[in-house]
Amino acid sequence: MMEELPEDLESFMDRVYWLVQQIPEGKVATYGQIATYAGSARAPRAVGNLMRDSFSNGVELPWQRVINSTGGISYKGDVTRAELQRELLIDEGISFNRKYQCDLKTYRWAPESVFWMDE
DNA sequence: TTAGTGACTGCAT
DNA sequence: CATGCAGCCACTA
Repeated sequence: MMEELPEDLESFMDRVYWLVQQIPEGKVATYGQIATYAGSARAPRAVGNLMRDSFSNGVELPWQRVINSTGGISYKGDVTRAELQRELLIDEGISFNRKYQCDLKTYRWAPESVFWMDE
């Protein structure tokens, strides 16, 4: 599995991308989690921006596994993408309730060892 | 170099 | 339970 964050990941963006790629199928992580693991606990919004850009730029990344802190899918206007995201996650075995939220206690990705939590 | 932007978050109403 | 909102921050033009 995962041991530690590679040192050659210079930028916050590189670390975010690497981390998201570590999320296994059927699991999810919150923007806050990724931001924290990447070294900037207060930059969940930046993570969201990166996920949006990676999606629109067609970057190979399991962006669908990054959701918000309530277990729901953020969309801010892009409803089409949000529905696609939900379908992709359902295909991975994740179930959603009537409010379109999944149970983080069940699906949240819990890396064995985390590092770079300098904040 | 600086200002604008937003797939966030937690706390207050 | 549902809004509202201020704080925060990396990226981009």
